[in-house]
Amino acid sequence: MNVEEIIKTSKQIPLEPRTLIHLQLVHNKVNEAMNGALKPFEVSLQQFNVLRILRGQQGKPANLSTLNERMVTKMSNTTRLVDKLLAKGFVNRTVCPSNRRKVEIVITDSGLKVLGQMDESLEEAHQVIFQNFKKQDLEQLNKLLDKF
Amino acid sequence: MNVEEIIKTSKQIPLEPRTLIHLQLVHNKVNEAMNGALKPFEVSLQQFNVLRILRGQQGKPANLSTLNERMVTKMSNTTRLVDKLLAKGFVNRTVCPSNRRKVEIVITDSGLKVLGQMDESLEEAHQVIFQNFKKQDLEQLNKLLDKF
DNA sequence: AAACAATATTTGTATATACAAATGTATGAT
DNA sequence: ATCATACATTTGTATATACAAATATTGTTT
Repeated sequence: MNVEEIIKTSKQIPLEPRTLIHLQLVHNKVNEAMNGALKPFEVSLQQFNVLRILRGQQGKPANLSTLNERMVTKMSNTTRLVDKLLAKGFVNRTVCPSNRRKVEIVITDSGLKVLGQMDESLEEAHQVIFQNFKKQDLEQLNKLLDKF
Repeated sequence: MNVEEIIKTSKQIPLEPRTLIHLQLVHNKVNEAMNGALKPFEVSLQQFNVLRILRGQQGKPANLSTLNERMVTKMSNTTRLVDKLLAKGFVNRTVCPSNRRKVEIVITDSGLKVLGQMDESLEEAHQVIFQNFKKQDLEQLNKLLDKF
C-alpha cells in the first residue's frame, strides 16, 4: 500500500498526519474485505461481532448493556441491531424474569451454524488481508498499536 | 491500549483477528480525537479532508471527480458534502465554462482562514494521540501498515 | 445533423448511525 | 405506601452514508 499513490499526491506528507491517513486507508481496506466476506450472509460487521459475543457466552444470556460494553465499536442503538438479528432468526430475546427492565439475548442453533460459516469465510479473507505479514510482523504491529 | 480489557474478554484472541480488532479500536480512538478537534468548527473529517485538498490546489479549481479521487475515504456523494461546505461559505462552486458538465470548486479566503485554525486544533490532537510514540516507532508503524 | 454512447454531476431513496427524549421497572428515602 | 431517583431499554428524529436511477452535456459514429 502506497499512501501517496492512493490519495494521488506528489508532495510528501509529515510523519504524524501520514500515519493517520495510513491508518484510515488500512481501515477502509480491511473493512471492505471483511464486509465482502460477510456479504453472502447479509450481516454487518457489527452484527457479526454481536453474534460472536453471544457465542462466547456459552448459552448464558447477555443483555443489551453487556453487549454494548463488549462490542468493538460501541454504538448508540443496540436494540435495533438485535432486532435485525432477531428478524433473521439468529438470536432469541426474552425479558429477564428477575429484573424486567433487562432483556436476555441468546444465540440460536441456526445463528451458531451460520456463525460457523461466517468464520470460515473470514478465515479466507484473513489469508488475503495478511498475505504480506509474517508472524513476527503481526506481533510487532500489535505492539505498536498498543501505544495508542 | 489493552485490547482484551477494552472488549472485556478474558480468553486470549488469535493473532490475526486480534490485529483486526486492534486496528478497529485504534481507528475508533483516533477518529474520536480528530472529530473532537474539529467539533468547534462544525465540520466532519471528510469535509476537512476536502478543504485540505482544495488548499493543495493553490487556487486552481478542482472538480468533483478529482476530489473524490483524492479523498482518503472515497464516498458516493461528494455533491452533498460540497453543499455543506458551500453553506458554510468555505468554498465556491461554479460550472466549468469549457465543459459545462463539470463544476469548479475553490476554497474561499474564509475557508482558508478557518482551515488554518483547524490545523492548529489537530496539531494539539496529534500531541495527545502520539504521546507514546517516538519518531522511530512511527516509521516502523508506517512500514508495517504498508504491508496491507 | 441525428442517434448513440460516454462523462460528470445531481437527485431519490434506502439503510445506518448518533443523540436525546420517552417508557417502564426497580431501588432507596421519608 | 409515596415520592424521587436511578437503571435498562426503546422510540423518535436528525444526520450520514450507500447505491441506483435520472439529468445534462459532450464526444463519436453513421
